[in-house]
Amino acid sequence: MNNISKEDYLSAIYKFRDEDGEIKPNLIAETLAISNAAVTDMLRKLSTDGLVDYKKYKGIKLTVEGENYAKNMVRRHRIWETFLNRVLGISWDKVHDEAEKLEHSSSDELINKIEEYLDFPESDPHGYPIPDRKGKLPKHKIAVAISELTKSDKAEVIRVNDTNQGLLSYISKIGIELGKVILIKDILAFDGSMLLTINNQDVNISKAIASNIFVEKIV
Amino acid sequence: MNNISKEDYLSAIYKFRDEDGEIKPNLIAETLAISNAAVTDMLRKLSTDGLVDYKKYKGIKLTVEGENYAKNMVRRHRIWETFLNRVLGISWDKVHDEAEKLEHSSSDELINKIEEYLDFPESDPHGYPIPDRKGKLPKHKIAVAISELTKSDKAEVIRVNDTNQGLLSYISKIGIELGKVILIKDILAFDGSMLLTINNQDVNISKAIASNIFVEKIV
DNA sequence: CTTTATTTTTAAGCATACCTAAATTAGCGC
DNA sequence: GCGCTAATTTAGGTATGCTTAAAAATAAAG
Repeated sequence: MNNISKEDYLSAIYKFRDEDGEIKPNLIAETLAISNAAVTDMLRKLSTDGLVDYKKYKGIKLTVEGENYAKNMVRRHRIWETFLNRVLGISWDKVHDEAEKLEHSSSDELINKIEEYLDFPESDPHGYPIPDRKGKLPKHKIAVAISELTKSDKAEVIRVNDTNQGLLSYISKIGIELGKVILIKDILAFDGSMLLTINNQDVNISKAIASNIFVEKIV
Repeated sequence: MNNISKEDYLSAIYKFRDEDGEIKPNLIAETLAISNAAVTDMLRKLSTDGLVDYKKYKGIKLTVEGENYAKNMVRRHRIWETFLNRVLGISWDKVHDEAEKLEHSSSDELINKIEEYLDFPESDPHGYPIPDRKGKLPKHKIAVAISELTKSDKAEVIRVNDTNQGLLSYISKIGIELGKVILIKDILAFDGSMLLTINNQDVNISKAIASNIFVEKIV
């Protein structure tokens, strides 16, 4: 049985559901770049499979089984990303796309072997936590977007949004990587763009970029 | 575009064609465990794609493009097998199935990176040669099946048929691996089964098994 | 609270990759 | 070369996962 599509739906739901764990078909359709009608179709199937709670025109939620499945996909994805980056030296802006394909083609045993080889990593190259074999997520630091900071704040980069390759390669280019310390020198009221110091150099980033880089404030 | 099926057809044709490079639909169907009708269907598509030369009721051949594609699939497969075995320590009877899935989900760039990491291996864990980036196969020893040997022959194991997991794990169990030297002590006329010495121990193998283990005679 | 806009679902249809059953062609013994 | 058997192709059909267009339900605006 080929589950690639189903796995993509579950991952999308898991990733983009709100605080109550709910998501609207529309958002799934956008995320997967398919029609709303296709989403309705698949939701009925996933519901029959017991992976989502679905009632017409009502909010969509993962069942416990669905959430476990999705979390396992996230685990596979992040372990592959970590492997590709650490072992093969593939840059953090390229690992996402490769992992996206590999995650559908690997047995749990294989993922476990890779995890072991990597000595049980707790986060992927973008700073996202990796669920363990039982689905438990490691405790991780509380992340704040740079855009939430104020003038003179000092902070350490701990996570970067991994969904946009262009963003990632741009971020690398200006010298930002996990663990780096930044200082907010100024915020432009006009458009919210920010002037930071990093590596003793001043760089200017737009608000949109600032809201995709997450940090931990240093007191 | 999803090419998994097409890739499986090309690999099967490449692997099981005869000395003239030809293969019959029937054999493809058996190999892929599907109906003859499905094969006819797909052959027409592969022909339109310019990957096989196909005319109704005539022999089937890969085109140059089809052969290159197939050889690249073999390359992916064998590099993955080598990686799984050497790096992750997965036994040779399990690498085939994992590689079968991974080979459809990896870019050429990824395969090249793995190849580099493995320092350009020339053969996979079962002794099959790995095509290089240009499709060139490394020169390898001339392999003879054990079943072709005669009494008192001495030989080194250099290749083992990798398509049957049960066979591989059985072979391991009796102590056979690549590089091991065997001695033919006796051949039973009744059923062609053979008595070998390996690791200073005598083992008896059926003719069927003997014909799936390939060696190089030691003079 | 009613009208309008948006979201979601239904309906009908398409491509892929398979299936079974029937028809056709090829290959072989004699 | 004839007849039988096996291989191959055609015909018709199925499940999956999409599509667009229309209908139905919900959400938003005044």
